[in-house]
Amino acid sequence: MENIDEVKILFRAFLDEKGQRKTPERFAILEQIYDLTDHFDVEFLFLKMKNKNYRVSRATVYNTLDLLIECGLVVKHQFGTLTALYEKSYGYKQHDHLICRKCNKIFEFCDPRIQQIQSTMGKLLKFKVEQHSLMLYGDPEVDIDSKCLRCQLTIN
Amino acid sequence: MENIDEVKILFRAFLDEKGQRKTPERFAILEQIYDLTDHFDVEFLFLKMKNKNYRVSRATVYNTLDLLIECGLVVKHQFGTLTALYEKSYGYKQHDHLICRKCNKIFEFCDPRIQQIQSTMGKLLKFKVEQHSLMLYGDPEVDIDSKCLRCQLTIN
DNA sequence: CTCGGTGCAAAGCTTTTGCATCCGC
DNA sequence: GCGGATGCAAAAGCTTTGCACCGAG
Repeated sequence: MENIDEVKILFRAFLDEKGQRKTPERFAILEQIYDLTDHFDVEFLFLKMKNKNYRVSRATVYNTLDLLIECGLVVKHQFGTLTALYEKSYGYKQHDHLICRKCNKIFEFCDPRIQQIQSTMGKLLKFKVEQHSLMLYGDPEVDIDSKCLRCQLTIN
Repeated sequence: MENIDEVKILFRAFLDEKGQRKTPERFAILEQIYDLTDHFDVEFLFLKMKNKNYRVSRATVYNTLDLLIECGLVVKHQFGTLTALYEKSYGYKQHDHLICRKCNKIFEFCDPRIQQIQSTMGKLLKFKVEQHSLMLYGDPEVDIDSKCLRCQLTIN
């Protein structure tokens, strides 16, 4: 992660502004999140840090994630499963997700029309819309042997 | 609910086709869901039925909801909270949701551009997209006394 | 030194599962 | 009557909370 320092500076500024302490745990969590490239859940992050011999608790992970979400460095997703997934968001252009109903893989995409919908509906309903979440769910196209073109799994 | 009979016929046909039993509990749950006009969670539905002296268990509610979702009579939402919310979907045009970040009220809207995004991205990523979920999150416009124009709550 | 933040474990909530009983077919 | 569906309660899984201790300011 080349811009990890930039991200830490932003987090530091946010904590300052909120009168929150700048603890080593918070920066360690931020660092480990920005080391990941994919979506992750709390348990995954917690274990990743345990394995690296960080001394952190789940409680602190949850607490820090809330802070990171509040300052926009992380986004939280509920992809229809029980467990929430998180994702770093600095330096990443806003994107949405397509979820495969066969293998649950997640694909990312962008479409500028979402911004238009957002602004149209904001005006109509009298809201300042500042965030959105669009998920598409679908079945993959398959080849003649019923194998998914993307993950090679054979579909029923 | 004027079209409850229609809905029951659809459910019956679906159960037939799947070789599933047509138990009174399943139809009672369907009936109670279609009696509701708003989003609801499992506990709310379960208690509503308990209060009306139906003899149902949470397990059956969950099981039946899965069936109703599968046949398209109910949709499930995860609005970023722990608890899933459900909603009847027959005779309702497909719509999406705007969630107020101040009071958590949910507003519904439609925008045909979502269908276009769905079909564009389906083609691009080689998926048959058959479902989507779009949520907009925002703050309400307020009057000069900082009172929300919609729910009259005073916003910090 | 103070008091907010942390680790740990227990509690809380939603959802799932196991099992004996029931009843649709 | 058979086997799937149900009710109940216990278990499982994710998240939050309580409390004593620690360490940032």
